[in-house]
Amino acid sequence: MADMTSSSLPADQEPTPWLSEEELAAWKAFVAMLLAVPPAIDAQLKRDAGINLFEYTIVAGLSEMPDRTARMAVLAQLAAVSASRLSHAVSRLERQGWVERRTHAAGEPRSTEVVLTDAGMAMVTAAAPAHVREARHLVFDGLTPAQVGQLQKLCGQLLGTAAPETAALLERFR
Amino acid sequence: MADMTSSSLPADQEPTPWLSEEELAAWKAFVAMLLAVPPAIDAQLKRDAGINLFEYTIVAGLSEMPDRTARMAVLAQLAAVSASRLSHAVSRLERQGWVERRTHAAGEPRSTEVVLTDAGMAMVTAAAPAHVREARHLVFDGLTPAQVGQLQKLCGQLLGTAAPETAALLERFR
DNA sequence: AAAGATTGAGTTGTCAATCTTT
DNA sequence: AAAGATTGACAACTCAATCTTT
Repeated sequence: MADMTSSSLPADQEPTPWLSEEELAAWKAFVAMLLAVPPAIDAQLKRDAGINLFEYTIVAGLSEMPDRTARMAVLAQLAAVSASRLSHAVSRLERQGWVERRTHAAGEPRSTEVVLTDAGMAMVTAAAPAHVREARHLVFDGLTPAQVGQLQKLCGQLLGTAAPETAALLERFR
Repeated sequence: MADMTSSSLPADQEPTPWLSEEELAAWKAFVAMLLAVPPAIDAQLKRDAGINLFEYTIVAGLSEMPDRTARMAVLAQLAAVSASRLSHAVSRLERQGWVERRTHAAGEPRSTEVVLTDAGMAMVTAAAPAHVREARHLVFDGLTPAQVGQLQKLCGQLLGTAAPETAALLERFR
């Protein structure tokens, strides 16, 4: 793997700190997990509810908000995605009649608000049980309670670097 | 979130076992991490080396193989992806001159073998340092050695469900 | 017919440019 | 000009259908 263990003095700006054997093994497992798990979750949701994990996260997030409403920026932080990716996804959900955009909403003139429709609420409610079953199957059935705690802590820390605002949000509403 | 905590007796086939509070918190953090981290890794690799994480995994995997060669099926298991996704990616890498396909190879007549070219080897070698730095930044800098162990174990178990062959492969070559 | 792999069409994501409001 | 959000072009992924070899 262009040997990520030994240090053969690369002609680099920083003398790169290579990965230890433990770190390399963890990295390989982590990357494989990143490649394998999302498609598995997506496949279940797509099959059973016609949406992907990201879209589910949006509507599920909205379902927990006061008035089932949130600003685009808040949703983007909740899901830890770019504004662009969110905008495209919301357009899709809007086409299905599951959410509605409200521009120039009172109080926050510059922003766009997104509202979960009744149809959208019905969709999440219907989708939730099978989604939870998949979450159990893919993750929780194989973990001890202690490992569940480790998982949360680890993911929280990774988010602290990759998406600090999201990490803070999750921390706050826990 | 279509309340994933309480059980309001859904009219479902199985009486769905809902998530506990701890599980729900872990799930939210996990999903946010799945949405946030891959784009961060992809962005670095794309910027610095012109490939994404999946493609990097392929060429890095090949660089560790005898003769820098592996069958499509083996690569698909290593990276935990579908044959289709792999085939498309290999086509892209082939267009760049980083790998070559060898059909009807000796010994394994039915399969296709993929070989990492010298240019491909040079590309991984050049890309590795910055990639390792990103791995450190996004993951290892924030974790204790014990947490690194937890991460490996956890990912291994998730792979055991989502991609059993991959889990076995990683276990074997550890 | 089964295993190994590829293809093409449709969908989703990314990146950079743009638009609007303050 | 900065914040909030959208757009369009391009790249990557998914799913189902297909092809080839045994």
